[in-house]
Amino acid sequence: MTGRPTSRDVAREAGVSQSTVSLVLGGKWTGRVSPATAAGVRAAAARLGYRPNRAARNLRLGTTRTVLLMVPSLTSPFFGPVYRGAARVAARHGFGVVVYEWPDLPGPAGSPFAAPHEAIDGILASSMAVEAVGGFPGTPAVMLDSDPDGPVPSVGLGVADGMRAIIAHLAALGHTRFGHVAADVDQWTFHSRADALAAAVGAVPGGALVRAGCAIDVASAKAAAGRLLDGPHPPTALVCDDDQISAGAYKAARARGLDVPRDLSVTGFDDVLLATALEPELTTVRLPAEDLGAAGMAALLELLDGGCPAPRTLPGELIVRSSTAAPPRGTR
Amino acid sequence: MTGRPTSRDVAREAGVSQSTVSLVLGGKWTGRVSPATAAGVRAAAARLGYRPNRAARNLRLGTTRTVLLMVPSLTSPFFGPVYRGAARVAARHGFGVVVYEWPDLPGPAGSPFAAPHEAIDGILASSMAVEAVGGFPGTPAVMLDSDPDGPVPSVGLGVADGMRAIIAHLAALGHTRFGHVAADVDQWTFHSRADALAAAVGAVPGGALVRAGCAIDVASAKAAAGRLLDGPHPPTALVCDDDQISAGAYKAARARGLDVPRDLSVTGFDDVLLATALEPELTTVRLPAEDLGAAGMAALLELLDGGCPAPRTLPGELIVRSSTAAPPRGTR
DNA sequence: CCCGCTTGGTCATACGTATTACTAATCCGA
DNA sequence: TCGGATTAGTAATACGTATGACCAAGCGGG
Repeated sequence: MTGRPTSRDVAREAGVSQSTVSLVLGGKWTGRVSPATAAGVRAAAARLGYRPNRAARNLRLGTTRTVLLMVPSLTSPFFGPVYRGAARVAARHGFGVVVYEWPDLPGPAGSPFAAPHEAIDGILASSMAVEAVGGFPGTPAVMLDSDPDGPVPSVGLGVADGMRAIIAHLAALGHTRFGHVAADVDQWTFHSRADALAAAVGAVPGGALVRAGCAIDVASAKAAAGRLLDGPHPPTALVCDDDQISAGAYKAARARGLDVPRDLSVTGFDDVLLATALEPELTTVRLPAEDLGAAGMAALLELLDGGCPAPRTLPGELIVRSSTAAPPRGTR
Repeated sequence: MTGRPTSRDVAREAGVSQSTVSLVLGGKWTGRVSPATAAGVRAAAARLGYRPNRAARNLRLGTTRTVLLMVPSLTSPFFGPVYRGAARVAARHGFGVVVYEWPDLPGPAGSPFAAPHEAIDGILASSMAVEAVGGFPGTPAVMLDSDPDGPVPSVGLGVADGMRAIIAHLAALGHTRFGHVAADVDQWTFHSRADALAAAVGAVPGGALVRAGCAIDVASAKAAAGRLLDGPHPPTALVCDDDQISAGAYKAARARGLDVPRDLSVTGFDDVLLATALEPELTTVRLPAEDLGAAGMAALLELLDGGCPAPRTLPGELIVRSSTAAPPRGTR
């Protein structure tokens, strides 16, 4: 017995049959096994340090009680909490979570989704295109923060409302000239932000909007914000698609001798750690990342259970900190 | 055939036996199956959208080709890259990675390690105590950034050298009064930093060291740094255990009207995203997180292969940016 | 012409578990 | 006392794969 002990080893140790071991350890022994025998089995299992073979159990049951969480990048501070929320709910139902980072980790076969390494029961895809789940035909899936009108059930985030709240806040302070430092990422959530932003600015009397795109990193954001500030009609408020982009906007402002928020207001999105680490602390929209993961997992588990989860949207919340103020005099 | 197709379905479709399908798709058919038959099998598999059942394969082979990555918290920006490096190397060898966040996600049985959800072949434990792998007796494990003298093979980070480099840099600038804003976390890496720091300061002529502990979050770090700055002999340089802690130190300084780096030098550790998002950009020690994950995975794979991986230590690198300068006049 | 060898493929089995069908023993009411 | 019901447990089997043992042709050399 060099390898790990099996249920048969436990059976021999306890002087019963393998079936009995399985019944006892499976918890379905009520009325089939005497308490004394059950105790004996448990003791034997403990003595041998037995733990059931997952592969065998999965094969037998035809279910892995594992779901795949697909995220664009684990490095982003947004997805840690998403994972945590999802994993917590999953654990409560005896499910495990496997993370799949995409597109940074293409599968071995070239197609990124050719081979998720684990056998999975369902998919939770965060901030991804619907095609992302196309690699798993027939596997139940729930999308997070994606197009709610897509063919796959989803849990949404109130990003449009968040954008509207930002503009309302800035407009109330007196701003009319807005700059959108936009993430050049082809995800629904960013398209949605852009659309809501444009519409909201359109509703502001005398509102004007300029836009510059960038990657989601500080240097790229700094350059994009700089382009807006150096333009012919520089905005008095920079609306950023992401907290990290806001950090770039801060840098662009400082490089031009502009004080935030006295000379320039800046807003973020997400409310990740960075928002309060920056100086001044960032006015941003808090997205409930952990709740998103939890709600998505709950929906997926309901789906796996044969149910039909109701569409949900989790609202964002405008957090006003110190990076926004009235525009400087003489700019309106 | 309501469920997913099996190798037997493919066999029927191709007019061969199940064994043949397995041989062909397993890639070991050279000299056993004619090219024509192999092509037919492949075509049939493609037509049916066949993908082998992982659970069955795992059971049969007795190996899952999956390793468990244990990290304290996925929310920390340090562990995303660690995961990525590990996953990349693993994928190249046909292995998958499952993440287990600890201690935030205790297992169902109360004991955090009672039940990792997947069957695993090995463990990569990052910045954790050796006890962390005790829950998996007999499972090959490699520790990352942990005590190299422990009973488990490990890949180290040159954190002690990093601390020495920081002190050397600050001492060269003229600092003698150092404050250590220390992470109150019982991990080897932080003990190691503290020891190296104390020794290095002891070697500075006239060197003095005060210390304040905090949790790894901005608010707690701000408070701790404040305690040092308000003490009887305020340091001229704050050495922080972590970039995030440095952000707190910045805030404490600003709250007291101190300019970084004119009135106070601040250093970080890790060189995560935050380091360049802050103003001024942070002098810190870059830890090669992605390389760490990659090297750890390589060592683990070697271990799984029956080899005996040589101990390695990846050096940190001092990155001098704008948060350090000579101490203000009159302070020495 | 027969035997050994190669080629191309199939049969049977085992991995470890969960569960259904079955049996042996005990019990209780009439 | 007897027979149905209950209790306590076992035997057998299937999940889907990979692989070692086996086997049927074909073929060429002696």
